[in-house]
Parts: sequence; C-alpha cells; structure tokens
Amino acid sequence: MSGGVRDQIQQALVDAVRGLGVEGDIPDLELGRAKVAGRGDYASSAGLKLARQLRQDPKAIAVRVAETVTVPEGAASAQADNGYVNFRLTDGWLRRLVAHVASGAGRYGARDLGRAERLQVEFGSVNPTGPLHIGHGRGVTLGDSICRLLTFTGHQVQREYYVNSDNTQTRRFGASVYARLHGVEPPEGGYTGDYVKELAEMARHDLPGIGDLPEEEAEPKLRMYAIDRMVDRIKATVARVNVRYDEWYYENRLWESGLPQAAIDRLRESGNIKEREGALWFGEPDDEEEDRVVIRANGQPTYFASDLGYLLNRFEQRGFNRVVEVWAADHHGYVPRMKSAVAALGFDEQKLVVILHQMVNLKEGKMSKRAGRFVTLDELIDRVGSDAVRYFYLLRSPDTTIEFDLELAVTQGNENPVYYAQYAHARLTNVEGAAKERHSQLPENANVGLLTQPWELDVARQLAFWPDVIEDATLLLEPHRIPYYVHDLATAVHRFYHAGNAQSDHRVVVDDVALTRARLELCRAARHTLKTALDLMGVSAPERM
RNA sequence: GCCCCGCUAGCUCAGUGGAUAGAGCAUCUGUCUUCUAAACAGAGGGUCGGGGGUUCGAAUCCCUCGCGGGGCACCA
Repeated sequence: MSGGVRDQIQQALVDAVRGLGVEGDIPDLELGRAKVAGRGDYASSAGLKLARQLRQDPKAIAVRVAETVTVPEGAASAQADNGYVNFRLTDGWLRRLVAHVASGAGRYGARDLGRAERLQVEFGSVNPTGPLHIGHGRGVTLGDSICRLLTFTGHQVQREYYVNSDNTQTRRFGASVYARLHGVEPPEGGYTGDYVKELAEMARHDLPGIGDLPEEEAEPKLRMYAIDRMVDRIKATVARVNVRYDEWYYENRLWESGLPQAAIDRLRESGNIKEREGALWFGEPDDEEEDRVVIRANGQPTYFASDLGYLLNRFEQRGFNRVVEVWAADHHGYVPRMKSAVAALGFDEQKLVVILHQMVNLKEGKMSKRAGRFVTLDELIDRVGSDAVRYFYLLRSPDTTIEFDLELAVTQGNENPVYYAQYAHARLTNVEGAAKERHSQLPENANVGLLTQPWELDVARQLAFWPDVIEDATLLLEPHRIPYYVHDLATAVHRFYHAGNAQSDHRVVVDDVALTRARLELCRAARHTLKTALDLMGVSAPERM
C-alpha cells in the first residue's frame, strides 16, 4: 500500500488491455486524476486510445476494459463512460489507507525511486562577493527542496555550494577590499557597498601587517579573507531558511589538484581544444562558431576552465552518477556549452541535469549587487519570516518570473497561504490533546470502519493522492507541486474539522470513545502527511497557533 | 539578428493531448455560548495573447505574429 494507488491502477489497466488481446506497444492510456466531479477519482481514456489499434468503437472497448480490470486490494472500482474508464477509490480501501498512514510515522509517500543513486545537487553558488539578495533566495530554496525530495525518495544526495575564488569577479572583490583598506574608492567595476569597508576594517584587525603589503601580495590574501567572511555570512543566511550544505567546495582546490589542466589535456586529444589569437578555445573540432575561450591570451584561465575541471572532479574523482545544477535563467546560454563539455570529456550528457529558474524582480526597480543597492535575503526573512519566504518561493513554477511586491509580502495576514496549511496542522495537533482530556482511556487500536462521513473519506482520498505527488515532483524535479497538494489536503482537513462546528456529533471528540478513536486515526494520518509535506518544503509545522 | 522563459478570472498563479479550464487574494452574501473563525458554506467573474495547422480530441504539440522579461564576453 505504500506505493501509489495510481501506479497500481495503471498496472491493472495494462493487464486488462493485454487481456483484450492487444500485443506489442500499448499507447499511453492517459491515466490521471478525474477532473470532473462525480466521475470518480482517476480517469483513463483507454477506449479512445485503443480505438484505432483495435479498430473498434471506443465505447465498447472502455466497457470491456472496465469489466475486466482488477485493481489490487479492491482499491478502486471501474466504470466505463463514453470511451473513458473511470476509477473510484473504494471506501473500504480508503479506511485501510487511513490506518496505514497513521501508523507510518511520516514515512507515507516515501518510495525508493532512486535505488540509492549517488547524485549531487549544486545550488545557490553565487559569487561570494556580497550578501545573498532575494533573487538568490529562490535558487537556494528550490535547490534545497529538490534535495529533500530526492532524499525522501531513496537517492543519496550531496548538497554542494561551489565557492568561486579565482575568477575576475572575486579578484575585483579583493581589489575593492584593498582599495577600502587604503581609504580610496574601489576601481572601475569594483564593489562599492558599505560591507566592503567593513571587510577592510576586519581584515586590518585580523591580518596584521596587511596594509603594508603591495597590492600583488595583499589582494589574494584580502580576497580569500573576504570570501571566507562572505561564506560565513551566506551560511548564516541560508541557515535561517533551513538550508544547510554538505560541502562548500572552493574553486582553488581545483587549481591545486590540477584538474582544469587535466580536462584541457583530455579535450585537446579529442580535438575540442584549439589555439587561436593567442588564446585556447573549446568547441567542436570543425566548427568555430560556438567556440568559447578557456585560457585567455594573457594566460589567465576563464571560469570555463575551472568548470571543466569541476566536471572531472565530480564525475570521476567523486563518482557522482548525476549532477543537478540549479541556475538562474540568466545562465541559460551556458547550458549547451556545459552539456557539450560533458560529452566531450567522455560522459553521458544526461548525467548533467540543469534546472533553470526565472528571475526574481522587485516592482520598485532593478537590483544591482555591485552598487550595493539590493534587498537582501536577510531583510526579506526579517520582514516576512522564514516559513513565508520558503512557501512563497516554492509555490511558483521555476519557469515563472516572480514579481516581488514588497508591500504585499510584508503584510502578514490570511492572504498568506502558509498559515492556511500550518493552521490545519495545529488544529489536528490540538484536537489530539482535547481527546485525551475528555477520555482518560482511548482504545489502543482504531476501528476505521467507523469512518463513514463523506468529509472523513475525502480526507482519506487526499491522502491517497500523496504518493502521486511525490512521484511527479521527484521525477520532474518540481517541488512546487507540493504546496499545491498541501493546500488541497488542508482544505479537506478544515472541512472535516468544521463539520464538528456545524453539528457537534460530527466532532472528532465525542462521547463514543470508539468513534473518537477512529477520527483521531484520521487526524493522525492527515497530520503526519501535512508534516511530511511541510518538511519537504522546509516549512515548520507548528503544534499551536 | 539568434537563443531561453512567460502571456489562463480584477490581481497573483496552478493545470502529464482528454470530458463542463481550476485555486488563492480581492468583491458580495451567510456561519462561532460547546474539540482553534488564521476556519467553513455560497455567489459573481474567462475570445486560456492573435492567427493558422496536426488530432477523434489542443490552454497543452507544430508554424507564425504580437507583447513582457532574460541571455547572446578573453564577466560568472
């Protein structure tokens, strides 16, 4: 029962279709949630899908499928309807599901979709040259929830932040700190925020004699010092939204291990490295169109060189089967280049999975990190709280640009959907206490057969859908499906609870201890599932509000 | 010029090629002496950006045009 009932129905459908004598490939039977009320819980267009192949009337096919299909455990009954086959979850199965989920201690929905696959998710890896702003928050929460999902579904996940330390931007950063140390303005293109002045003062204190060194010697020291301080700050910020990393992987480790050079050597052998205009380029052997510089004419490598080494590091040295990259959409042009680099290095392109998310804009105007004008993620958390920040980010598909309306975000009220879900959880927790106060002795086991009201079975019905959501969200790497599910489950919970407000014998806690116990079973099942879903979002599940 | 994302209710957004396109907010109308009203019940609100095409069936796939955002570095 721990797998999804949808999968069981799917398999039963295929078996039934085979029973009709269909051989070879079976087309997608389009099993999905029934969208029209009164037509059941799941629907398949099996009749329509098979009509051509069988050269028969879709309605007749659907009738035969519905007559012969057998869903395991009597979980669902089938009815043919105009070429469709509709499935209705049976009350008996829903009741058993309640007992199953209640005893599952929050593991319901967990499935082994990963078979212990080792994979790395790299996310949030912003140049450590300033604090995270509200755009970065999206990548951080998205990446984190993807990790939570993958872990929940049987993958071995490593969460990594790649710390740039040797590129042009971080050098400018170091030079900017150097300038502030000597009381002058940062150079053109440098970082002008006040935090750079603070870093300079901290460095003056922590690095004795730093002010006496010439820039060539001072800048690398100041840069690494400042990067470490920024990494500390970024760690603290992401911790506020319940994000932690397994590894903060510094770019300079790549250079020390010689991996970028090794990668370049390998690509030279495969014909993907060419010399032109004094620089080294990466590209297809017989095509200059898409070539990109790896080593500049001045001998300095580009970020692309370190990324090549980083690929070797992860796929060979550390042996990840897949690497998931979470990038903001302004990096989309980099995806084909990285994919072709993966292939040219001799790996399967599919092993590099890139999740792009659209930008986060402020209605007030654009952000500019270098100018030091931005709304930081810290400020956003201060204003609306960690839970709302995470829920708000995760609610949206990565493909949607977020137009951040600060005025709206700072108003705390019932327009904030996170409270709706948390309130459902708090109510369920509260009623448990109320039951214990009212009945000193409750039966050890619940008789779920006493759950007969439609609003009770509707809660169970929502629970039945949870494994489907987990499966879809995992395979598509789309965490935004979770908050939408949470809302649906919370709605069913609120209706169930409210039935007791309308009529007191529909309360959870009633005189009948057996009935109370059965309803508590439902409460526990729903509460565990809400908690699990909120955990996957990194949102708290309060016990009282 | 080329590439990517978006365009769905007044607003913000969901929506694996299936049946009558959904939710929240906002607006309007009801519901608390009894387990939490941060809740519940109901109402109104739509040329799914325009136009072609594929299909038994298109918000969904293809083509094209428009609008908005992002990217096309020896920045990352």
